[in-house]
Amino acid sequence: MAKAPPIDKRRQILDAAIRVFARQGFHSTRVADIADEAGVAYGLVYHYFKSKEEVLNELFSERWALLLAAIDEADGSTELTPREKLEAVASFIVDSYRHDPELMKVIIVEVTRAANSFGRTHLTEIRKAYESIARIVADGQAAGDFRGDVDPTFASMYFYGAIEQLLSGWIFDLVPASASDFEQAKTLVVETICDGLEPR
Amino acid sequence: MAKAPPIDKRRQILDAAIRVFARQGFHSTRVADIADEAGVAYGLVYHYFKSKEEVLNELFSERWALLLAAIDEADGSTELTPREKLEAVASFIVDSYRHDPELMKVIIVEVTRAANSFGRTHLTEIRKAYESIARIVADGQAAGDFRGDVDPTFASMYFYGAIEQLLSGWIFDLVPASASDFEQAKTLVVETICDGLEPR
DNA sequence: TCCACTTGATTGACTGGTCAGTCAGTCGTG
DNA sequence: CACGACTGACTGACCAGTCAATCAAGTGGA
Repeated sequence: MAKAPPIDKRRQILDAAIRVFARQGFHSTRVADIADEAGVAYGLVYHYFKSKEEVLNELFSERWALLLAAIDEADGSTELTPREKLEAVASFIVDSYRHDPELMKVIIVEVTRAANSFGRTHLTEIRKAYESIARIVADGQAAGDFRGDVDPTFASMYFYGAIEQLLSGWIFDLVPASASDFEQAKTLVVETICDGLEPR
Repeated sequence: MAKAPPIDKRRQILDAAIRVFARQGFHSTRVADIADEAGVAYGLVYHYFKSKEEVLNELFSERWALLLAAIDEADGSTELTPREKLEAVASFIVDSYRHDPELMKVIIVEVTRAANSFGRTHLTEIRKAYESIARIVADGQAAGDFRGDVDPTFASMYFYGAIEQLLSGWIFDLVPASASDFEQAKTLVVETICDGLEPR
């Protein structure tokens, strides 16, 4: 049996898929495009994946698991204030984009915001994120750090939606996206959510 | 020449398209599905529309124009406070969903949040909405009603994103959607945005 | 009144192109 | 010689869009 092959073709295919999906969108990329981009034969894609869709699913699940872990870690911390927990979540998401904008673009555009097609498949995983964020808010309310008259589920949709929209703005060049914009966004999102738009 | 035909088949096709797109998503509806749902021959769709895509474009543009008008009307008012202007916009969007959830679902899922495919085509129109909202915020800042250290563009993405996410929650049954939820959401969104999550 | 003709609405069978997925086979290595 | 990695030509299904034909309603000439 081979030891690890010198280059992991499976990984190579996944990475190529990120680039191609980001460039053309899932629906208008042919499996041949992925294979070409990966420098690999058409058939090999089907050696490693059951279908084109499975490639996307894999990309999503890999990354979303990290997000869920990050949220739960923040939530579980005993040292962070609720506000700091939200900051940690916002930071993680923004850093994810910063680190691999193409992957985040694919995840947001093709899965998270495509709840009609692939989102359907992943609704449970997506919902988990909302629920964990809601838990952070609920804890904050119980501790008196957050006002109690806002439904935590509502707040969590609201929080996640705002961040995702911000990423969308970067993705589609609606809004400038420099290193400092990223850093600013992290604090600004949480600040706006906690303090509101009106002066205190 | 005929006066108005007793039933407007073009409208009938558009309405059928709303239902079918909402049910199956744009990509997996066949033109035949639209024709069947409308009770009309396949070819007639092409008599009234250049392509399947044009049907969707028409649906989007019709409704988005109303949204833009509503935002601009709120913005132009001299009697409303900035906060009330945002309330008017939030109300309009929520009421749109309330009035025709299927259409709003199509618009959000297939256009607004699909900036990779059809969103591209409508990016200019979409951007206009963000800009008008940003203007409301900027005015509010100039008048001292809103804090000045939040970029209006940022605030507008944030505001619109939060609302859209809320609609998405309704659309995909992530969150209960009763009449009272709608009414509550209108004020809650604006309240949260202006006052923040933390107690004042 | 009747018919010939025009014009747009309407029909649905058909075609041409596109791909996802298959598979029979080659290659490299233990 | 076994077995997984790898190749890429091929096929079967699917479907957007076309088009030739039919229908229905007006128009005007005799």
